Amino acid sequence: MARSRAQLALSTRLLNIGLAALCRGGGVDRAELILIDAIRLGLPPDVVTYNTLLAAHCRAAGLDAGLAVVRRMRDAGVSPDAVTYNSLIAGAARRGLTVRALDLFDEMLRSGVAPDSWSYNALMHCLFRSGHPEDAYRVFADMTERGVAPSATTYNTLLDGLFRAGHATNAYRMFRYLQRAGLPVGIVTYNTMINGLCKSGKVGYARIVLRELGRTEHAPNAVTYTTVMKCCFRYGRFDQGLETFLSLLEGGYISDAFPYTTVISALVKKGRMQEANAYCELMIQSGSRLDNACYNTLIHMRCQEGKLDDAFELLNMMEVGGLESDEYTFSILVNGLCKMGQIEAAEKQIWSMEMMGMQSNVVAYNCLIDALCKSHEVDAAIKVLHSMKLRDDFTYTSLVHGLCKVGRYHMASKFLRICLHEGNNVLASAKRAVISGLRSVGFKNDLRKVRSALYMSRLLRS
DNA sequence: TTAGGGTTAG
Repeated sequence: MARSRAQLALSTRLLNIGLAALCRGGGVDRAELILIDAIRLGLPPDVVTYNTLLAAHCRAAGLDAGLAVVRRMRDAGVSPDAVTYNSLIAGAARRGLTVRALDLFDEMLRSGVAPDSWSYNALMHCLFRSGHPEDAYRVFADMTERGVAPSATTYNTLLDGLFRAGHATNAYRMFRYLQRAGLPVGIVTYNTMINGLCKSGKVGYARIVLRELGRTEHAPNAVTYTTVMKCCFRYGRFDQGLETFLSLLEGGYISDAFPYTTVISALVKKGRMQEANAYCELMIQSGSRLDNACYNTLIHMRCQEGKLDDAFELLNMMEVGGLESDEYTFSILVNGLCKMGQIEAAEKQIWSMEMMGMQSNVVAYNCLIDALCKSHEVDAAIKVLHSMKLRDDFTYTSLVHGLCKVGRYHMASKFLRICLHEGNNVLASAKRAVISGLRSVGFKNDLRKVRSALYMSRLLRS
């Protein structure tokens, strides 16, 4: 008996609910098989069906997998809607593909699909995270001009973006404005504020906001506590940080690997390897999905223990599990190899990183420079420095210290001046080493030049 | 569908 249109629509709705549940549980392949069966039974998939699959594919395999779903939906005569584009833009954002996110937004406008607040939020988020705050502000302006109402997410994204762009004070003012104007301020807003204030060094303000949160109806969650914990570790309140972690653990509030990775890396930094290992076990037992950050934390721990074979075994496990090593992985391995005196192997890691087309990884290079300097191979270190696309304070601190240690004060003063000229800086101890070295050998001309460069850089910074 | 975790210098 033929089914009525209403019956078909109902069946499609049920199908969509089932597919969404499967996709949530990570069963995209199973969802695809069910869709094939449904089509065979004469059940027509609609835009929601495809959007559900698209979001899951995008999350699991990336943007191109999402675009493949768009082609399939077009072939089936189903037109993409705003949700389709929003998922694609979010998929591009997740993998840092800013230009593609912008292209998708343009395509959306060209095809006559009106962007909603989610489209704007996703695009703003992407632009802030990739370091383009000015473009993100323009997107916000465009959104208001087109009469799309900002949502709570919009404000939270703006606050986070202001912090990322280094405008902590403006973020704080905006937060107060949102409160005064009765605009949505929720737990995500509080967490964004506490995190941003901590990271920008405004711990006092972070404390004020945290206390305020305690007086609201919003319950602090695991994100709040992980943020506070990290802040404690950052500012030397180790025991308080550990206590925060233990209260999360004992209360059964941990639902993912974030608190574990935070506490493990703090313990490793302190050299408390036994406890770090114990929490690693707990993290693995908890059944939380282990992502790059987890593996990197574990690899770093093994490196610090001097167990390089175990570290590479973990790298292998990570890759077999479908994860790709990232810039952190490489820096950790290069550092581990250097610290074990295997400089040649470290150089090989850097080459393979370059071969992979990974963007210039300053930290990995810095580790190599530091190791070369510590083994008195300063000329090799200088060569590495020249091959770097980007240099920072760490680069120059290591080199300047290294040059001073071998008594090459003229060269050290030259690199110190280059560093200041580039807008970088070195640790005070490195400056002292150069000045006292130049004094000891009587290089008055260099001493004068360094002092004037230091004076100029202080002026420019203030 | 916005918030939290992972690497380097003294």
